Amino acid sequence: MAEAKPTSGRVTLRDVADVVGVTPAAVSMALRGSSRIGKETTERIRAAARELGYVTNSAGRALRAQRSGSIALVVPNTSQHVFGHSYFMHLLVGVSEVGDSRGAPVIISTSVVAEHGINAYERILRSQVADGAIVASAAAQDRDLESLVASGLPVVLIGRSVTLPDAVWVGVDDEAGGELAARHMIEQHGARRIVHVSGPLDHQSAIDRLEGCRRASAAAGLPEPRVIQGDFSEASGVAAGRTLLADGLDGADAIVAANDEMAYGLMRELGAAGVSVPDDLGLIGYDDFGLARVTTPGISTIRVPAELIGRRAASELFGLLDGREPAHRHVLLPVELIARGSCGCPTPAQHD
Amino acid sequence: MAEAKPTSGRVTLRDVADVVGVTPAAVSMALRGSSRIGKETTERIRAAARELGYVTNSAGRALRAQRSGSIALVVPNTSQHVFGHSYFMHLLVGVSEVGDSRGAPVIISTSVVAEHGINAYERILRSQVADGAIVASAAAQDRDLESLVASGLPVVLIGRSVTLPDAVWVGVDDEAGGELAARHMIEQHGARRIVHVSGPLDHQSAIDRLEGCRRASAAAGLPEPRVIQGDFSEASGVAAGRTLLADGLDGADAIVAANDEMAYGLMRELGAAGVSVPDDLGLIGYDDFGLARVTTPGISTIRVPAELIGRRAASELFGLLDGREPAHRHVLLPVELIARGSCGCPTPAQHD
DNA sequence: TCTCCCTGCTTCATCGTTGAAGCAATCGCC
DNA sequence: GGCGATTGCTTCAACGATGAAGCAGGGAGA
Repeated sequence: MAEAKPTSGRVTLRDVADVVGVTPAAVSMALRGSSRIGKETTERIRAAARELGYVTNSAGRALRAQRSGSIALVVPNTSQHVFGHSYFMHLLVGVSEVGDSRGAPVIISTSVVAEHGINAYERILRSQVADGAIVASAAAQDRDLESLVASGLPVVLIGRSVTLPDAVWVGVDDEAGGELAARHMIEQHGARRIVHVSGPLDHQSAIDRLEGCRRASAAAGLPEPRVIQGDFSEASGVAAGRTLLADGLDGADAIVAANDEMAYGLMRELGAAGVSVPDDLGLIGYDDFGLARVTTPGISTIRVPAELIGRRAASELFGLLDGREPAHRHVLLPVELIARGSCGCPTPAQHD
Repeated sequence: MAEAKPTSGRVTLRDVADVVGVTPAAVSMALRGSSRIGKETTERIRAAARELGYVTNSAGRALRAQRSGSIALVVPNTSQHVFGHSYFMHLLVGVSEVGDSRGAPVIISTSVVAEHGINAYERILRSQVADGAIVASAAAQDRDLESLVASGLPVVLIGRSVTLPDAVWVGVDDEAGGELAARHMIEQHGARRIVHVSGPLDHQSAIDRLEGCRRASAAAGLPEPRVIQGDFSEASGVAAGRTLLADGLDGADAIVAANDEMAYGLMRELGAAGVSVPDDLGLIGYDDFGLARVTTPGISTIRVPAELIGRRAASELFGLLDGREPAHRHVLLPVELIARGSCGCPTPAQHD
């Protein structure tokens, strides 16, 4: 059949209306299935709309409805080295899955440039480009974020926030994760002297993972773990390895790294110096976004369900947009230990 | 100073106008820097706008201007196993970098659901959610894509398209890449019997990489390489390895895999069977999106500049949107060989 | 002194969509 | 057969922004 689709030139309600011989309002109502439009007319309108390739103009609808129907995923690019690509990717997959299911376009914003005294977070919401935002901010303290949350606009934060108790956030139980990691090294592998290579300590995840690690040590009656601060990058893992080698291991028998990238850097650096993981030193990482599975040995790690976080955050956001006050403003998802070779556990089957 | 920012409730031109005592039109003109508005009035308007936290409503502007100012990055989710996460991620980074620099929000669309006879690609453009789209479609033949390109809407394709000669696309020279990979194995490592583990052969990249591999073999006077078809997934690499082991290597001395994930699957499967890479068999992959660097041995590979592709595609798209006909509708970016351990080359320094 | 032009704003119209209210014609009911 | 209710559409207005055109008042030039 001849689909007389106009190859260019927008098709509006008016065009469809003219073809059918009714008014734009009638077309609008018919397409939304109003009972006030006759059955036969509705059919003719639907047919004409299909024929012409009519698609609702989002600007017109947004203007009228006072909502765009989109949501934004905001990742300040200042934190690109902190939020690894894979984390963001998993998050995005989760968010866009929920967005798609609701027919809501997902807008990615990495720009953080403030303009006329308004930061990028607020700009995107106030301009109504998006109705709500999911913000993955790295810093535990972020002035812009504070003002955004204070403004009352619909925002869901990724990651636990101590400084913004009123904010809705979805995170992972990093204290439990840190504790789980350290306890595994202590209980399963008899570690007595733990070194913790932390993330940047102005980052809540880094703080919590360290805290968990401390708690496990204390619970086992061990001394405070030695802490070497990194920044979540592989390079900082390498640097930590170098520091460790320079200072001497001093009886250390296990390393708990605050993420896998640093663990990987450590492993390479130690390996190059002839210190074998796990034979000479057990190692456990954190995240399991892909890297940990493919190294040799595989890096034992605490799995962060990033895609689930994304899905959950998006759900919470839609809840806010629908006017439902969330039952719990704070969601802490559980983590899971994935044992691979680096801690000393036997290498598991391949499909891990 | 008291920033009397209204915490909720939209601020419109009218609100600013009322404060200053002028009309909305005057405010609009002043903010855009029109010379028709007095200097002193302009100042007062700007001050008031800042004070009130005014941000242009994107729906209003889009409706008036007949353009949303956004661009879309479309990735059919049917192809998620084909387009690995990392590829998409690099693409996105490149696209959003250019988008940000132009102040254009980037919309991610993974939904491909057709509705009322209109596919998701066209829907997003015709609805004016985005002014143009960058489409990363997997299949060499995609009916929806054909109709989209035929519609003349501003679209840039990722990857060479043979079937759509009129489309604007940005890709990588995969034939050259495939040839480069095979030639390296032949010339540097004396390979005489090459096995090519291809991608899905309804995918242009897969076709081209295979073709390049064939060309190098022919040029060296070698017989046609044996081809085992995979689907770009690690699992299909494992399967290919299994096939190879079951059939017997039959004198094969090098494997050219069409991507790194399959190469990794192969390497693991062969390794588990006691066949060492590179000692028993040289291996080279393709992509270098992250995986190849961290395995042991590292996978030698053909680097695809995905971020650059994203940047370039976005630039081309903005060119189309600005009405500039592109100087060259087809962009083929060069690839680069990255030698690591898997082909038999000495392991390079760590920072590769 | 009259006209023309500039300056600096206002008024107007429009982009596309959609709820509300309006208004004929038809129907059901007593 | 008359009256209210229902059906099926129309007209109207508004969402917010912004070019175009309009229109006062003042200054310059002839």
